[in-house]
Amino acid sequence: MTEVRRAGARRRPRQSDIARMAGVSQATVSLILRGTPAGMALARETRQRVLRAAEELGYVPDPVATRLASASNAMLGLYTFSTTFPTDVAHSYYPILVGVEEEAAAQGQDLILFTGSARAAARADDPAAVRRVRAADGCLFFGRHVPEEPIRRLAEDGFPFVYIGRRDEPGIPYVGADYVSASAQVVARLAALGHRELRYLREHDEAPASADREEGVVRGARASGIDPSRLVVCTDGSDLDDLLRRWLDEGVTAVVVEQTDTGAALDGLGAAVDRAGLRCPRDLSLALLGASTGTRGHAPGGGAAYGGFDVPMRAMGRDAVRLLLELIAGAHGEPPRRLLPCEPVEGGTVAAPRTRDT
Amino acid sequence: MTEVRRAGARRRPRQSDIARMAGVSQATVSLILRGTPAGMALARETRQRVLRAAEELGYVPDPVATRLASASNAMLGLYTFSTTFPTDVAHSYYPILVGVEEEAAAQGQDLILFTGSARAAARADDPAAVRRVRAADGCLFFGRHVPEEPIRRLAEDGFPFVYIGRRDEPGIPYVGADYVSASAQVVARLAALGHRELRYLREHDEAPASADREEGVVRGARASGIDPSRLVVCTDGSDLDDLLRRWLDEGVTAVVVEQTDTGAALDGLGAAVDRAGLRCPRDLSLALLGASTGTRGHAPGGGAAYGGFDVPMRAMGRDAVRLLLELIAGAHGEPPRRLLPCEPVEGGTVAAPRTRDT
DNA sequence: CCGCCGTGCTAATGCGCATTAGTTGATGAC
DNA sequence: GTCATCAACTAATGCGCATTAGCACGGCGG
Repeated sequence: MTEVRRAGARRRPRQSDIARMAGVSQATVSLILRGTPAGMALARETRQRVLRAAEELGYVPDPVATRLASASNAMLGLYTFSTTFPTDVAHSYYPILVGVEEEAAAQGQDLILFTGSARAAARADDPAAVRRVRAADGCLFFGRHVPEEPIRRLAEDGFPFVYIGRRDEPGIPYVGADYVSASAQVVARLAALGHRELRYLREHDEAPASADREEGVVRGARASGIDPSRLVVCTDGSDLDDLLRRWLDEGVTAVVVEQTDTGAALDGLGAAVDRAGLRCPRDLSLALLGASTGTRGHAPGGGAAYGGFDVPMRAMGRDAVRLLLELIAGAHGEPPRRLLPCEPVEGGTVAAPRTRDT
Repeated sequence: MTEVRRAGARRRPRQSDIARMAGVSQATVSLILRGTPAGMALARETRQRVLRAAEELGYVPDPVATRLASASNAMLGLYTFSTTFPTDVAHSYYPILVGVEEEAAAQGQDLILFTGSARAAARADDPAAVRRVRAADGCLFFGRHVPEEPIRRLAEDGFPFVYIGRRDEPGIPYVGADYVSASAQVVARLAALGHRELRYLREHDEAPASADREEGVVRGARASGIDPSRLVVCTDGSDLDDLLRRWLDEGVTAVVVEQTDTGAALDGLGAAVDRAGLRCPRDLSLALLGASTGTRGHAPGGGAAYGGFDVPMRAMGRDAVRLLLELIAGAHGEPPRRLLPCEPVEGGTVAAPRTRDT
């Protein structure tokens, strides 16, 4: 077919168009527009001709071509393992996105959300698809679980990325939260209030975030002279009624729950508490390890806000962007790793235990 | 010792590597991997050699190069006029992002958030920067105000885009909400409850979204036999105390407020109502034109949820993505435009007016 | 024995830009 | 008058892939 463009539809201008218009070569245009030393050294008159032509044509560089020609394109990637922003998870991760977006925007960077790729990869069980992130200058990762192989390869190739959340694997740059200290502190507070028999409810699921909380809880218990032997309990979120009843029989006065992206443990326990007709903190103190500010967070049997600590997700997002930009800029040396402190939260679900006898 | 850095740091494989390994040309590799008719027609044995080599090398196509060569890379852009996701606005636009993200992910598309560009453009007052969106296959726009020029140019160039929100300019594809009908309905409901003297408080700021609400309110008033002459009032969010007092003197029993991204009118009025010690709906009915489900929405003097209607932001986001994909696929003809209905919301701030004498 | 038509593949080119190795003409040093 | 120097540019190449024109070869009809 004889391809005829619509009458007024000028093709988008390229450097060669500018070059022709200004009577120079495409290379010259590139040099001048990029403002390289070489470009600045050119004759003032030439530069102005080129700049004027560019202006007149409404030239804007093609970010894709720019990137291919191995420069940066001012785009950062955000890739998540586990479906990213689906409704039910939305609230728990949203602050990260906000932080990332905020800092990225402040730094003039655009953001590529690799959610389409991520979902496709998850469906097809194709871990290699992660490599699509190369479209960006660098990438942020998050999610409880990571397919190690493809990430390691990215690292080997020298592709800049930062993980949001602590990682065990050596050599991976990350920005995490100090769950260990924060969790220990929560337990210490409970102990100080007089709780001697308590439990930590976590999900079965293995992830550094869970492991850290557990370590912190155990450490906090030990420090307060509490026997950690029956402390840690795993759940998949079901059958919590029995568990709860048993705990009460054992004299448990406080339960510490981990907050995850699914919120299975928390939701399950909350429902069980409701069904048992208990009220917090009257009948039971409840502390949450990791609720994020302003999201969810209203406890069963009353609706008070959970006590525990907040994860500085937003700050993590911001820091991660900064680190990533440093990496992209070529800051070498040790892979940067950072742990942010978590803010303790005084919540209405935590109080001194009732005296055993009315 | 002078070790060799990263001995295993193979360069990321390209098609030419596969080609060498399989003893064919790069072109052949491309044909086969893309699964084109031509590729499928090749000798079965050759195909398998190539596929095996690709597998073995862990090949993944470079999206940037793909895009440069073929003008399609499964990425949609999202560009906003007015700072996008800044904290205070975050909640009011978040549902759009969710909807867009949701549908994009479902369609296997990645998302480029042009927030860095947008902010830079706003700061430098450089409307041409919008063109950066060309990095994507197509783009979604939203925001109350639009710089017309650059958008028109994109349209002229045949770049596919969809606006989220109704637009007056002809030829611009959009997905909007039917504010006119919804607003009229809100007024009709108030009238049916017995309100005869009411006001519509809008922001001074001109935008189709505001104009539509106003039109609906006026239309609704007329239909209910209410004189619209003193109905519409503009505000910049300040000095509302006087205004409120005057209204009460005039016998106003209900106020309708528009919801915008800044929320200036609503916040101002809410504060004034609080300061006047009024309670809704006891002393005054308050309807909100356009609160989004689950965000903000707790009225002054009591904390009931606002009555009014909801903007189906999420659905708009989803629809916009679908439309955009159709455009990209080359569906021609009339520029697609769609108006979604808004869901009426029964809120605690709307009730029948108190009898004048008690 | 020639032309013709597949089959199976490759060479060549372009996408839009960045970058490097020059080329050219003018100037100054000796 | 010769050569090094420098200013001001340009030619050429590559980034990794998609795409098209076309080549080599073999079989088949006439």
